[in-house]
Amino acid sequence: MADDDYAELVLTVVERIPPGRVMSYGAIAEYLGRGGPRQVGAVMSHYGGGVPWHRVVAANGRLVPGHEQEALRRHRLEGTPLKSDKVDMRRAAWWPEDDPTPLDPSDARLP
DNA sequence: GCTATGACAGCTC
DNA sequence: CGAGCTGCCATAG
Repeated sequence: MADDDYAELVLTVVERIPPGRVMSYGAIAEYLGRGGPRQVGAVMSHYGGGVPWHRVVAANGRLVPGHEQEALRRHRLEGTPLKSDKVDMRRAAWWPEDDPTPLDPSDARLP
């Protein structure tokens, strides 16, 4: 299989991530069912332009290395649940199957 | 074919 | 909450 196809798959998934939500490298790799977090990261580093790369974070909520300020700024604008300089994965984690459900009504975000 | 590397993940201290 | 280690997957030298 062409690695380019893999890259496009990754980028496609990233584009589907709604504002205010994020997906971890591992989640994307798991969703695609192939490769691993490192592979997803490699694709993002090379073909990450043109997609909401800031919505792709590490499993622990760590923002993209080298672009933390930029990503953080965008997340603030989108209203992504943040935890200091990290993303609150507990609330921001998103999955393709999960529909456009923003956030659980009963779990309204707390400051 | 082995070693080094990397936008990672999970665990332990 | 930071620092260190091990595990995983693919690519490059």
